[in-house]
Amino acid sequence: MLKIGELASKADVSHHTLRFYERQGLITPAGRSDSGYRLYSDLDVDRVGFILSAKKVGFTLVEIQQLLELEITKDDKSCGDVKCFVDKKISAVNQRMLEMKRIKKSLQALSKACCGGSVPATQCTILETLSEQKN
Amino acid sequence: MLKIGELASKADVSHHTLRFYERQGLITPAGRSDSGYRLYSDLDVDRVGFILSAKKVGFTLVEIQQLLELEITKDDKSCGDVKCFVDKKISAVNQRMLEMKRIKKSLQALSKACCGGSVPATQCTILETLSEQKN
DNA sequence: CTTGACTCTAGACTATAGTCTAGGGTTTAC
DNA sequence: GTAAACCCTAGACTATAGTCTAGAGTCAAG
Repeated sequence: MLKIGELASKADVSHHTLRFYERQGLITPAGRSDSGYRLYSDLDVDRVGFILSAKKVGFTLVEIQQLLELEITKDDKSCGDVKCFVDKKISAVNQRMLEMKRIKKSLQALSKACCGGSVPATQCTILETLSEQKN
Repeated sequence: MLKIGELASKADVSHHTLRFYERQGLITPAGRSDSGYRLYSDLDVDRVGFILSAKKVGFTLVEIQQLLELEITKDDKSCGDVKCFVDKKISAVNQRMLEMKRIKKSLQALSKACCGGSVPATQCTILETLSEQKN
């Protein structure tokens, strides 16, 4: 069992952030010590890692909480709801990946145009490389 | 030339946001009418579109401003700086794409585990599907 | 020639995601 | 047995990215 400072350094966040995530319902310590210290399991390290990954790709804390809360209960009723929610998230992720590819392409074109050689750069800005790509 | 409301509806943002982006140095109207109305060119529609795309994939407004400001000036001195900055952004994008792939995989596994059939779902949460993937 | 839709500036307000401090208790190492 | 390092709660503060309002001018249609 880890104390908050140990989890913080393992997961590379501040203890402030961990307590903040707890208030937001994203993590709950597995237990408390006699003196009231939060105690976390190793699983919580993964959980925090997931939160950070999901944040980096643009999910809000509320969405991340919903993802983490997802659990397939045994009755079929909830199953449809969960699948629906997850599938929406998958298409959101697909959408974001497409935009990322476009931006990456533009950046690569910009990088190449910049120092590709001694040819005078006719495409000078990211917007110009973006509009080039349409043709 | 478009007035702010026209650009707003074309680009699907509020006129508040456009003026806010202007204060942040992200867009500048091509000109002003006699009465002081902002006038935008068609290029500004693309510019706003770029801002929104870049935001969606996790760039901050400050970073987006830097991307938009990038311009390969004719002297070679600036060229190295630009390339360096752009290449850093490319690797940031690559990093984000990797995390997105991981998350997408987990979501897909979750979706499949959920309603894949009549098999009782043993993998129930996104965290469990994530840790499954490590093996 | 006025009414309604639009625009202007300046500044207050909001949501999200932290970050920090005060004032106190606990643990560990010397 | 006492510092140093850690933890607790509660609440104030910050940065980012808008969003809205007030009070005033502009424009187009009837």
